[in-house]
Amino acid sequence: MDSREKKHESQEEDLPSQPQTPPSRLTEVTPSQNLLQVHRNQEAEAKDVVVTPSKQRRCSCKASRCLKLYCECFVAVSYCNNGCNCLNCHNNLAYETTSRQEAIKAILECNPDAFKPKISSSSPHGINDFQEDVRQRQILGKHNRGCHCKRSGCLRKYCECYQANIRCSENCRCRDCNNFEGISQEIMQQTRINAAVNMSIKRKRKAASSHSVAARDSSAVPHLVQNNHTVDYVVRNGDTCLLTVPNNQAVPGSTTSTYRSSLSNTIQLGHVKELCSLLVSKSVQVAH
DNA sequence: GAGTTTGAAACT
DNA sequence: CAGTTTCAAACTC
Ligand SMILES: [Zn+2]
Ligand SMILES: [Zn+2]
Ligand SMILES: [Zn+2]
Ligand SMILES: [Zn+2]
Ligand SMILES: [Zn+2]
Ligand SMILES: [Zn+2]
Repeated sequence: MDSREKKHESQEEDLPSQPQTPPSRLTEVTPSQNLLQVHRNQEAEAKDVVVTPSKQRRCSCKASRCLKLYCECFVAVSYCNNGCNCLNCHNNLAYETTSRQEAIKAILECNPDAFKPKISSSSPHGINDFQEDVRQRQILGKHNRGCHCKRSGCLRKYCECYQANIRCSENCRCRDCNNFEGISQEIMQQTRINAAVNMSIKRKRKAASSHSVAARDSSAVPHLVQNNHTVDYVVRNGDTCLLTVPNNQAVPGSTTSTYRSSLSNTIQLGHVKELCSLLVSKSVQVAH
């Protein structure tokens, strides 16, 4: 049991306010002298010292050293930051020359597109009024590599398409996909569908485990809407909604805490009926 | 917070 | 390419 690397939470080494802070873009830092084999991140603050100025990533890697594509920060080509909870992180300036660059190089060798964004916004050709209008509705774009979901129905954040708030495309090879075009993706609808999916999954799992091996493969996830048909599942009054909502959509009344707060958002039967009819009418329109 | 589920990434 | 393992996030309780 070598005391090789543990996390030193107690020791907090405040960055001694680097005297050199080039106001320019990337900060070129001299080979850091502090060879402290830190395992907690205390690199760049929220200041402008990060590699990629985009939004702050938050990883919690434990075994990858934040040097594989598992790491959200690394895959975004940005250093880990104070918000990360990673362990034994090498995705920072201190390891830039020692291991980070090599890792990047190796990965690029296998897949030159590894660090390219996986979501391409849908405006390849000159977008004009039409497409632009559609685009304003957000939600369009393609997952370049597609998802391969099997049990999530592509309606949970396990699915990268759903997570990115886009519909599945032909690049995807998902099974029992419910993240298809034809339904307006307003929050309420997605929310409602999610509730149904969640409960459906729950029930099927319970039944499957409690009984036997049967009822496993075929359909843990129901097909929710068939073009101009009604919905074939039931949301009872009082059923709880788990409110999984794709990114960049605001959830009214949901806080970032735990989903316990979301649990209070119960679906009311009246609303459901309303939404169902709305849903059907819209799907008919689109089916045209 | 601990434990489970999920699918991308990595590996064979 | 397919099957398996590893991994970290999403999710559940
Ligand atoms: Zn990481
Ligand atoms: Zn990180
Ligand atoms: Zn890290
Ligand atoms: Zn999917
Ligand atoms: Zn997909
Ligand atoms: Zn799908």
